[in-house]
Amino acid sequence: MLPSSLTADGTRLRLLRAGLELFAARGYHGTSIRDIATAAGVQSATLYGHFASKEELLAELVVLGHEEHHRRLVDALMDAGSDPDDQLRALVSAHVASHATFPMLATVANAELARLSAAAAAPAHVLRAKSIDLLGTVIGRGVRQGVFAVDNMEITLTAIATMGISVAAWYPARAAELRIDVLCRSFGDLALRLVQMPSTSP
Amino acid sequence: MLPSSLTADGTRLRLLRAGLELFAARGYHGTSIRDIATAAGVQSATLYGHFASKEELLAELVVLGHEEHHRRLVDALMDAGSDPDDQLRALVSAHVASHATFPMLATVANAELARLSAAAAAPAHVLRAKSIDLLGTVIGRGVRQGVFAVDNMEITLTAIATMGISVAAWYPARAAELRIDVLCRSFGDLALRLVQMPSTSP
DNA sequence: GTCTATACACAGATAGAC
DNA sequence: GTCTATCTGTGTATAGAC
Repeated sequence: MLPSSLTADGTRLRLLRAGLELFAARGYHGTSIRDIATAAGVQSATLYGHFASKEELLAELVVLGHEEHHRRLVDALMDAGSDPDDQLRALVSAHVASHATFPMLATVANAELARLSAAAAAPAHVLRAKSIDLLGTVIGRGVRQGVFAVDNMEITLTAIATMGISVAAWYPARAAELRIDVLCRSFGDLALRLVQMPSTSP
Repeated sequence: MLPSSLTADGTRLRLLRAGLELFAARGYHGTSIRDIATAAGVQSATLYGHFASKEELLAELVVLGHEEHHRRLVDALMDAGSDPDDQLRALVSAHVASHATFPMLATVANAELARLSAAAAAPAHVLRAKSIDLLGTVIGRGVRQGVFAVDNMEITLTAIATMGISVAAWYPARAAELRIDVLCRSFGDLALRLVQMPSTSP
Protein backbone atom coordinates (compact mmCIF):
# COMPACT_ATOMS: atom_id res chain seq x y z
CA MET A 1 0.00 0.00 0.00
CA LEU A 2 2.91 2.34 0.77
CA PRO A 3 6.46 1.79 -0.51
CA SER A 4 9.19 0.62 1.83
CA SER A 5 11.13 3.77 1.07
CA LEU A 6 8.81 5.52 3.51
CA THR A 7 10.37 6.10 6.89
CA ALA A 8 7.46 6.49 9.28
CA ASP A 9 6.10 4.43 12.10
CA GLY A 10 3.37 4.25 14.72
CA THR A 11 0.66 6.87 14.60
CA ARG A 12 2.32 8.86 11.85
CA LEU A 13 2.34 5.83 9.57
CA ARG A 14 -1.28 5.02 10.39
CA LEU A 15 -2.26 8.59 9.58
CA LEU A 16 -0.49 8.43 6.23
CA ARG A 17 -2.15 5.13 5.45
CA ALA A 18 -5.57 6.41 6.46
CA GLY A 19 -5.10 9.61 4.46
CA LEU A 20 -3.98 7.62 1.44
CA GLU A 21 -6.98 5.31 1.53
CA LEU A 22 -9.49 8.09 2.08
CA PHE A 23 -7.98 10.54 -0.41
CA ALA A 24 -7.94 7.79 -3.03
CA ALA A 25 -11.56 6.89 -2.40
CA ARG A 26 -13.18 10.27 -1.74
CA GLY A 27 -10.63 12.85 -2.87
CA TYR A 28 -8.81 15.42 -0.79
CA HIS A 29 -11.70 17.82 -0.27
CA GLY A 30 -14.09 14.92 0.24
CA THR A 31 -12.08 13.74 3.24
CA SER A 32 -12.02 15.48 6.60
CA ILE A 33 -9.35 15.61 9.25
CA ARG A 34 -11.75 13.75 11.50
CA ASP A 35 -12.22 10.99 8.89
CA ILE A 36 -8.48 10.46 8.71
CA ALA A 37 -7.98 10.54 12.46
CA THR A 38 -10.84 8.12 13.08
CA ALA A 39 -9.47 5.68 10.49
CA ALA A 40 -6.08 5.93 12.16
CA GLY A 41 -7.59 5.32 15.60
CA VAL A 42 -6.78 8.71 17.14
CA GLN A 43 -8.49 12.02 17.80
CA SER A 44 -8.39 14.72 15.16
CA ALA A 45 -6.12 16.98 17.22
CA THR A 46 -3.47 14.25 17.27
CA LEU A 47 -2.94 14.72 13.55
CA TYR A 48 -1.43 18.12 14.21
CA GLY A 49 1.25 16.53 16.33
CA HIS A 50 2.53 14.92 13.10
CA PHE A 51 1.57 17.29 10.29
CA ALA A 52 1.24 21.06 10.25
CA SER A 53 -1.95 20.84 8.22
CA LYS A 54 -4.13 18.59 6.14
CA GLU A 55 -2.40 19.91 3.04
CA GLU A 56 0.99 18.89 4.40
CA LEU A 57 -0.21 15.33 4.87
CA LEU A 58 -1.36 15.27 1.25
CA ALA A 59 1.88 16.86 0.08
CA GLU A 60 3.87 14.13 1.81
CA LEU A 61 1.89 11.43 0.01
CA VAL A 62 2.08 13.17 -3.38
CA VAL A 63 5.82 13.71 -3.19
CA LEU A 64 6.41 10.18 -1.90
CA GLY A 65 4.43 8.76 -4.81
CA HIS A 66 6.38 10.74 -7.37
CA GLU A 67 9.72 9.90 -5.76
CA GLU A 68 9.01 6.18 -5.64
CA HIS A 69 7.82 6.20 -9.24
CA HIS A 70 10.81 8.13 -10.54
CA ARG A 71 13.28 6.04 -8.59
CA ARG A 72 11.82 2.90 -10.14
CA LEU A 73 12.13 4.33 -13.63
CA VAL A 74 15.78 5.24 -13.10
CA ASP A 75 16.58 1.85 -11.56
CA ALA A 76 14.91 0.02 -14.43
CA LEU A 77 16.75 2.01 -17.04
CA MET A 78 20.06 1.43 -15.28
CA ASP A 79 19.44 -2.31 -15.25
CA ALA A 80 18.52 -2.39 -18.95
CA GLY A 81 21.17 -2.80 -21.63
CA SER A 82 21.89 -0.41 -24.46
CA ASP A 83 19.25 -1.69 -26.86
CA PRO A 84 16.48 0.91 -27.35
CA ASP A 85 13.83 -1.83 -27.39
CA ASP A 86 15.03 -3.15 -24.05
CA GLN A 87 15.30 0.32 -22.58
CA LEU A 88 11.76 1.25 -23.60
CA ARG A 89 10.45 -2.04 -22.27
CA ALA A 90 12.25 -1.48 -18.98
CA LEU A 91 10.89 2.03 -18.61
CA VAL A 92 7.31 1.11 -19.49
CA SER A 93 7.42 -1.97 -17.27
CA ALA A 94 8.62 0.06 -14.30
CA HIS A 95 5.99 2.68 -15.01
CA VAL A 96 3.18 0.15 -15.20
CA ALA A 97 4.44 -1.94 -12.28
CA SER A 98 4.61 1.15 -10.11
CA HIS A 99 0.97 1.97 -10.83
CA ALA A 100 -0.15 -1.64 -10.39
CA THR A 101 1.76 -2.10 -7.14
CA PHE A 102 0.77 1.20 -5.51
CA PRO A 103 -2.52 2.05 -7.18
CA MET A 104 -3.83 4.23 -4.37
CA LEU A 105 -0.59 6.16 -4.05
CA ALA A 106 -0.50 6.66 -7.81
CA THR A 107 -4.12 7.80 -7.85
CA VAL A 108 -3.59 10.32 -5.07
CA ALA A 109 -0.28 11.53 -6.50
CA ASN A 110 -1.88 12.16 -9.87
CA ALA A 111 -5.44 13.20 -9.11
CA GLU A 112 -4.88 15.26 -6.00
CA LEU A 113 -1.72 17.01 -7.14
CA ALA A 114 -3.91 19.87 -8.35
CA ARG A 115 -5.16 20.45 -4.81
CA LEU A 116 -1.72 21.43 -3.56
CA SER A 117 -0.41 24.98 -3.54
CA ALA A 118 2.18 25.80 -6.19
CA ALA A 119 4.96 25.59 -3.62
CA ALA A 120 3.88 22.21 -2.27
CA ALA A 121 3.37 20.79 -5.77
CA ALA A 122 6.71 21.97 -7.15
CA PRO A 123 8.82 18.91 -6.19
CA ALA A 124 6.27 16.61 -7.82
CA HIS A 125 6.29 18.65 -11.02
CA VAL A 126 10.07 18.46 -11.18
CA LEU A 127 9.96 14.67 -10.86
CA ARG A 128 7.25 14.41 -13.51
CA ALA A 129 9.34 16.42 -15.93
CA LYS A 130 12.36 14.26 -15.22
CA SER A 131 10.39 11.07 -15.79
CA ILE A 132 8.99 12.29 -19.09
CA ASP A 133 12.47 13.40 -20.08
CA LEU A 134 13.77 9.90 -19.38
CA LEU A 135 11.21 8.43 -21.74
CA GLY A 136 11.88 11.08 -24.36
CA THR A 137 15.59 10.40 -24.19
CA VAL A 138 15.16 6.67 -24.74
CA ILE A 139 12.78 7.11 -27.65
CA GLY A 140 14.86 9.91 -29.19
CA ARG A 141 17.90 7.66 -29.09
CA GLY A 142 15.97 4.88 -30.78
CA VAL A 143 14.86 7.29 -33.49
CA ARG A 144 18.44 8.43 -34.13
CA GLN A 145 19.53 4.81 -34.37
CA GLY A 146 16.81 4.22 -36.94
CA VAL A 147 14.94 1.53 -34.98
CA PHE A 148 12.14 3.81 -33.86
CA ALA A 149 10.01 6.15 -35.96
CA VAL A 150 7.84 8.74 -34.25
CA ASP A 151 5.60 11.25 -35.99
CA ASN A 152 4.83 13.48 -33.04
CA MET A 153 7.09 13.04 -30.05
CA GLU A 154 4.97 15.01 -27.59
CA ILE A 155 1.82 13.06 -28.39
CA THR A 156 3.64 9.74 -28.32
CA LEU A 157 5.19 10.48 -24.94
CA THR A 158 1.83 11.51 -23.53
CA ALA A 159 0.18 8.42 -24.94
CA ILE A 160 2.69 6.02 -23.40
CA ALA A 161 2.69 7.81 -20.05
CA THR A 162 -1.10 7.96 -19.89
CA MET A 163 -1.61 4.32 -20.83
CA GLY A 164 0.35 3.37 -17.74
CA ILE A 165 -1.32 5.83 -15.39
CA SER A 166 -4.72 4.32 -16.16
CA VAL A 167 -3.49 1.03 -14.75
CA ALA A 168 -3.91 2.41 -11.24
CA ALA A 169 -7.63 2.77 -11.84
CA TRP A 170 -8.50 -0.64 -13.21
CA TYR A 171 -5.75 -3.08 -12.24
CA PRO A 172 -6.79 -3.60 -8.60
CA ALA A 173 -10.04 -5.21 -9.78
CA ARG A 174 -8.10 -7.59 -12.07
CA ALA A 175 -5.21 -8.40 -9.78
CA ALA A 176 -6.47 -11.92 -9.07
CA GLU A 177 -6.46 -12.98 -12.73
CA LEU A 178 -3.68 -10.86 -14.16
CA ARG A 179 -0.14 -10.99 -12.86
CA ILE A 180 1.84 -7.76 -12.81
CA ASP A 181 4.66 -9.15 -14.92
CA VAL A 182 2.18 -10.21 -17.60
CA LEU A 183 0.63 -6.77 -17.45
CA CYS A 184 4.02 -5.12 -17.84
CA ARG A 185 4.88 -7.30 -20.82
CA SER A 186 1.60 -6.40 -22.53
CA PHE A 187 2.15 -2.71 -22.04
CA GLY A 188 5.75 -3.05 -23.16
CA ASP A 189 4.46 -4.64 -26.37
CA LEU A 190 2.00 -1.80 -26.87
CA ALA A 191 4.62 0.87 -26.28
CA LEU A 192 6.95 -0.78 -28.79
CA ARG A 193 4.15 -0.89 -31.33
CA LEU A 194 3.72 2.85 -30.85
CA VAL A 195 7.32 3.72 -31.65
CA GLN A 196 8.82 0.97 -33.77
CA MET A 197 9.69 1.58 -37.41
CA PRO A 198 6.64 0.27 -39.34
CA SER A 199 8.20 -1.97 -42.02
CA THR A 200 11.47 -2.99 -40.47
CA SER A 201 10.57 -6.65 -40.08
CA PRO A 202 11.85 -8.53 -43.12
CA MET B 1 -17.48 25.12 -23.44
CA LEU B 2 -20.82 23.29 -23.38
CA PRO B 3 -22.21 21.36 -26.36
CA SER B 4 -25.11 22.75 -28.36
CA SER B 5 -27.09 19.66 -27.49
CA LEU B 6 -27.73 21.28 -24.12
CA THR B 7 -31.15 22.84 -23.81
CA ALA B 8 -30.82 25.43 -21.07
CA ASP B 9 -30.93 29.19 -20.98
CA GLY B 10 -30.67 32.20 -18.71
CA THR B 11 -29.72 31.59 -15.12
CA ARG B 12 -29.84 27.83 -15.44
CA LEU B 13 -27.28 27.92 -18.24
CA ARG B 14 -25.06 30.31 -16.32
CA LEU B 15 -25.20 28.03 -13.29
CA LEU B 16 -24.20 25.02 -15.39
CA ARG B 17 -21.35 26.97 -16.96
CA ALA B 18 -20.15 28.24 -13.57
CA GLY B 19 -20.39 24.76 -12.06
CA LEU B 20 -18.49 23.28 -14.99
CA GLU B 21 -15.66 25.78 -14.74
CA LEU B 22 -15.33 25.52 -10.98
CA PHE B 23 -15.67 21.73 -10.79
CA ALA B 24 -13.03 21.40 -13.50
CA ALA B 25 -10.63 23.71 -11.68
CA ARG B 26 -11.20 22.84 -8.03
CA GLY B 27 -13.16 19.60 -8.04
CA TYR B 28 -16.68 18.96 -6.80
CA HIS B 29 -15.93 19.03 -3.07
CA GLY B 30 -13.57 21.96 -3.55
CA THR B 31 -16.39 24.08 -4.90
CA SER B 32 -19.20 25.53 -2.80
CA ILE B 33 -22.75 26.37 -3.74
CA ARG B 34 -21.89 29.98 -3.04
CA ASP B 35 -18.88 29.86 -5.39
CA ILE B 36 -21.11 28.64 -8.18
CA ALA B 37 -23.88 31.13 -7.49
CA THR B 38 -21.45 34.04 -7.30
CA ALA B 39 -19.82 33.07 -10.58
CA ALA B 40 -23.28 32.88 -12.14
CA GLY B 41 -24.23 36.27 -10.74
CA VAL B 42 -27.00 35.12 -8.40
CA GLN B 43 -27.48 34.33 -4.72
CA SER B 44 -26.88 30.81 -3.48
CA ALA B 45 -30.56 30.16 -2.76
CA THR B 46 -31.37 30.80 -6.44
CA LEU B 47 -29.51 27.63 -7.38
CA TYR B 48 -32.21 25.59 -5.68
CA GLY B 49 -34.79 27.05 -8.02
CA HIS B 50 -33.01 25.17 -10.83
CA PHE B 51 -31.46 22.12 -9.19
CA ALA B 52 -32.59 20.04 -6.24
CA SER B 53 -29.05 19.86 -4.88
CA LYS B 54 -25.41 20.45 -5.66
CA GLU B 55 -25.11 16.80 -6.61
CA GLU B 56 -27.90 17.12 -9.16
CA LEU B 57 -26.06 19.97 -10.87
CA LEU B 58 -22.96 17.78 -11.11
CA ALA B 59 -25.02 14.82 -12.32
CA GLU B 60 -26.46 16.92 -15.11
CA LEU B 61 -22.98 17.87 -16.30
CA VAL B 62 -21.60 14.35 -16.02
CA VAL B 63 -24.47 12.80 -17.94
CA LEU B 64 -24.38 15.55 -20.56
CA GLY B 65 -20.68 14.97 -21.08
CA HIS B 66 -21.12 11.24 -21.52
CA GLU B 67 -24.10 11.67 -23.85
CA GLU B 68 -22.33 14.16 -26.09
CA HIS B 69 -19.24 11.94 -26.22
CA HIS B 70 -21.16 8.78 -27.03
CA ARG B 71 -23.30 10.52 -29.65
CA ARG B 72 -20.18 11.72 -31.41
CA LEU B 73 -18.70 8.22 -31.45
CA VAL B 74 -21.87 6.75 -32.95
CA ASP B 75 -22.13 9.53 -35.53
CA ALA B 76 -18.50 9.10 -36.56
CA LEU B 77 -18.85 5.36 -36.93
CA MET B 78 -22.00 5.75 -39.00
CA ASP B 79 -20.22 8.14 -41.34
CA ALA B 80 -17.24 5.82 -41.76
CA GLY B 81 -17.16 3.13 -44.41
CA SER B 82 -16.75 -0.59 -43.84
CA ASP B 83 -12.98 -0.63 -43.72
CA PRO B 84 -11.74 -1.46 -40.18
CA ASP B 85 -8.90 1.05 -40.52
CA ASP B 86 -11.33 3.82 -41.39
CA GLN B 87 -13.73 2.79 -38.65
CA LEU B 88 -11.02 2.83 -35.99
CA ARG B 89 -9.74 6.17 -37.23
CA ALA B 90 -13.26 7.59 -37.15
CA LEU B 91 -13.86 6.35 -33.61
CA VAL B 92 -10.53 7.56 -32.23
CA SER B 93 -10.87 10.90 -34.01
CA ALA B 94 -14.31 11.47 -32.52
CA HIS B 95 -13.05 10.40 -29.12
CA VAL B 96 -10.07 12.77 -29.23
CA ALA B 97 -12.02 15.63 -30.83
CA SER B 98 -14.64 15.39 -28.13
CA HIS B 99 -12.01 15.73 -25.41
CA ALA B 100 -10.18 18.53 -27.21
CA THR B 101 -13.38 20.48 -27.93
CA PHE B 102 -14.94 20.15 -24.47
CA PRO B 103 -11.96 19.66 -22.18
CA MET B 104 -13.66 20.94 -19.05
CA LEU B 105 -16.77 18.88 -19.60
CA ALA B 106 -14.65 15.80 -20.24
CA THR B 107 -12.58 16.45 -17.15
CA VAL B 108 -15.62 16.84 -14.93
CA ALA B 109 -17.42 13.87 -16.51
CA ASN B 110 -14.42 11.64 -15.87
CA ALA B 111 -12.84 12.91 -12.68
CA GLU B 112 -15.98 13.80 -10.74
CA LEU B 113 -18.04 10.79 -11.76
CA ALA B 114 -16.85 9.06 -8.59
CA ARG B 115 -18.44 11.81 -6.48
CA LEU B 116 -21.94 10.86 -7.63
CA SER B 117 -24.15 8.36 -5.84
CA ALA B 118 -24.53 5.01 -7.57
CA ALA B 119 -27.98 5.96 -8.81
CA ALA B 120 -26.86 9.28 -10.26
CA ALA B 121 -23.79 7.74 -11.86
CA ALA B 122 -25.61 4.82 -13.48
CA PRO B 123 -26.53 6.53 -16.79
CA ALA B 124 -22.92 7.58 -17.29
CA HIS B 125 -21.67 4.06 -16.62
CA VAL B 126 -24.07 2.66 -19.19
CA LEU B 127 -22.81 5.12 -21.80
CA ARG B 128 -19.18 4.34 -20.95
CA ALA B 129 -19.81 0.63 -21.42
CA LYS B 130 -21.52 1.28 -24.75
CA SER B 131 -18.64 3.43 -25.98
CA ILE B 132 -16.05 0.81 -25.02
CA ASP B 133 -18.20 -1.82 -26.67
CA LEU B 134 -18.25 0.20 -29.87
CA LEU B 135 -14.46 0.28 -29.92
CA GLY B 136 -14.25 -3.42 -29.07
CA THR B 137 -16.64 -4.28 -31.87
CA VAL B 138 -14.62 -2.38 -34.46
CA ILE B 139 -11.32 -3.88 -33.37
CA GLY B 140 -12.80 -7.37 -33.05
CA ARG B 141 -14.10 -7.15 -36.57
CA GLY B 142 -10.69 -6.06 -37.84
CA VAL B 143 -9.11 -9.02 -36.07
CA ARG B 144 -11.57 -11.47 -37.64
CA GLN B 145 -10.82 -9.95 -41.05
CA GLY B 146 -7.12 -10.48 -40.42
CA VAL B 147 -6.11 -6.84 -40.70
CA PHE B 148 -5.74 -6.29 -36.96
CA ALA B 149 -3.83 -8.40 -34.45
CA VAL B 150 -4.37 -7.83 -30.76
CA ASP B 151 -2.68 -9.70 -27.95
CA ASN B 152 -4.83 -8.55 -25.07
CA MET B 153 -8.10 -6.95 -26.06
CA GLU B 154 -8.94 -5.49 -22.66
CA ILE B 155 -5.56 -3.80 -22.30
CA THR B 156 -5.63 -2.52 -25.85
CA LEU B 157 -9.10 -1.04 -25.42
CA THR B 158 -8.08 0.64 -22.20
CA ALA B 159 -4.92 1.99 -23.76
CA ILE B 160 -6.72 3.56 -26.72
CA ALA B 161 -9.49 4.99 -24.57
CA THR B 162 -7.08 6.43 -22.01
CA MET B 163 -4.79 8.02 -24.59
CA GLY B 164 -7.74 10.08 -25.73
CA ILE B 165 -8.98 11.02 -22.29
CA SER B 166 -5.63 12.57 -21.43
CA VAL B 167 -6.14 15.05 -24.26
CA ALA B 168 -8.59 16.98 -22.09
CA ALA B 169 -5.80 17.70 -19.62
CA TRP B 170 -3.10 18.99 -21.91
CA TYR B 171 -4.66 20.07 -25.20
CA PRO B 172 -6.08 23.42 -23.99
CA ALA B 173 -2.53 24.69 -23.40
CA ARG B 174 -1.51 23.65 -26.94
CA ALA B 175 -4.65 24.72 -28.79
CA ALA B 176 -2.94 27.73 -30.39
CA GLU B 177 -0.24 25.65 -32.12
CA LEU B 178 -2.00 22.36 -32.67
CA ARG B 179 -5.19 22.08 -34.70
CA ILE B 180 -7.76 19.54 -33.58
CA ASP B 181 -7.84 17.75 -36.92
CA VAL B 182 -4.05 17.30 -36.80
CA LEU B 183 -4.37 16.01 -33.25
CA CYS B 184 -7.04 13.53 -34.30
CA ARG B 185 -4.94 12.28 -37.18
CA SER B 186 -1.95 11.73 -34.89
CA PHE B 187 -4.00 9.76 -32.41
CA GLY B 188 -5.62 7.81 -35.24
CA ASP B 189 -2.12 6.86 -36.38
CA LEU B 190 -1.18 5.77 -32.88
CA ALA B 191 -4.32 3.70 -32.44
CA LEU B 192 -3.70 1.95 -35.76
CA ARG B 193 -0.14 1.19 -34.71
CA LEU B 194 -1.54 -0.44 -31.58
CA VAL B 195 -3.81 -2.86 -33.43
CA GLN B 196 -2.47 -3.37 -36.92
CA MET B 197 -1.00 -6.71 -37.96
CA PRO B 198 2.78 -6.24 -37.47
CA SER B 199 4.21 -7.49 -40.76
CA THR B 200 1.36 -6.99 -43.20
CA SER B 201 3.08 -4.25 -45.19
CA PRO B 202 4.80 -5.84 -48.19
C1' DG C 1 2.14 12.40 22.14
C1' DT C 2 -2.48 12.20 22.87
C1' DC C 3 -6.40 13.63 24.91
C1' DT C 4 -10.89 16.81 25.82
C1' DA C 5 -12.90 20.86 24.70
C1' DT C 6 -13.70 24.45 21.83
C1' DA C 7 -13.11 28.51 18.60
C1' DC C 8 -14.65 30.22 14.37
C1' DA C 9 -15.58 29.91 9.51
C1' DC C 10 -18.14 27.89 6.08
C1' DA C 11 -20.78 24.05 4.19
C1' DG C 12 -25.51 22.64 2.04
C1' DA C 13 -30.03 23.62 2.28
C1' DT C 14 -34.65 25.91 3.60
C1' DA C 15 -38.39 29.68 4.83
C1' DG C 16 -40.83 33.16 3.40
C1' DA C 17 -41.14 37.97 1.36
C1' DC C 18 -41.33 40.29 -3.07
C1' DG D 1 -37.56 33.27 -10.09
C1' DT D 2 -34.82 35.65 -7.11
C1' DC D 3 -33.99 37.74 -3.03
C1' DT D 4 -32.70 38.22 2.31
C1' DA D 5 -32.20 35.84 6.28
C1' DT D 6 -31.25 31.94 8.71
C1' DC D 7 -30.94 26.96 10.38
C1' DT D 8 -27.91 23.34 11.41
C1' DG D 9 -24.07 20.44 10.63
C1' DT D 10 -19.37 20.12 9.67
C1' DG D 11 -14.88 21.96 8.37
C1' DT D 12 -9.84 23.09 9.91
C1' DA D 13 -7.29 24.24 13.49
C1' DT D 14 -5.88 25.54 18.35
C1' DA D 15 -5.57 25.67 23.77
C1' DG D 16 -4.32 23.53 27.49
C1' DA D 17 -4.57 19.35 30.66
C1' DC D 18 -2.50 14.78 31.38
